[in-house]
Amino acid sequence: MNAAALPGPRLLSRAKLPADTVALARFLIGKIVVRELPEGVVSGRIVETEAYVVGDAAGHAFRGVTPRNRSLFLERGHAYVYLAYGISHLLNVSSEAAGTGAGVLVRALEPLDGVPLMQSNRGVVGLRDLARGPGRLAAAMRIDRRLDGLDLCRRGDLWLGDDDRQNDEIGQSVRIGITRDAERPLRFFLAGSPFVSGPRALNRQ
DNA sequence: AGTGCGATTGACT
DNA sequence: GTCAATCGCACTA
Repeated sequence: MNAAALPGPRLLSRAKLPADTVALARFLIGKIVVRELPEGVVSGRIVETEAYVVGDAAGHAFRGVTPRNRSLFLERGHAYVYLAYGISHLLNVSSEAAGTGAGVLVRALEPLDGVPLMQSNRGVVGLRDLARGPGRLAAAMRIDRRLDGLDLCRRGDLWLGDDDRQNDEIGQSVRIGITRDAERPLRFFLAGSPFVSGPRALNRQ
């Protein structure tokens, strides 16, 4: 009831993050995204991710470093935020070693703390749709390019947390909304979670 | 300097 | 199910 009285999530240390992009995408399921806003803290449990691996034609790092994608080349655990379709911001977690361009797209959250604040960020929306989809997630948490390059392994405006909750089964499917390398099963999701985006056919086991 | 295009969403038939 | 919105940026020249 009183969220402020409960112990918040622990900061996820960089040492715990798998260096491998696919392993990181799997690992991040069940972890927590914490957003600190002037009005309060907003957080949610990650229920859906996609890996954009080294040499991936669908990945933004495919053609090397550019002003937009440079955060993908930071050491694992940094934010890569970009604007898609001129409409939606998308949050990624950089992966691999510094200098290697790869990352994990965070596609959906199960809202935890600050639900009213998320609703005010998006316009009032039901709990299930608050952060179901990468653009909605960023809007709910008020994430934009100003957070690009941020270290998610330090407490601050945006960081990754863990509360040791045990994961249910993790499902796997092809990635959503891409045209190149579209057959690779690099999307991961918490099986059975109503907060996962994507067509039902992809969310079956 | 000009052009084309999305790792999406919400509105609409 | 289809489709337009909207803009930063990568690409070409």
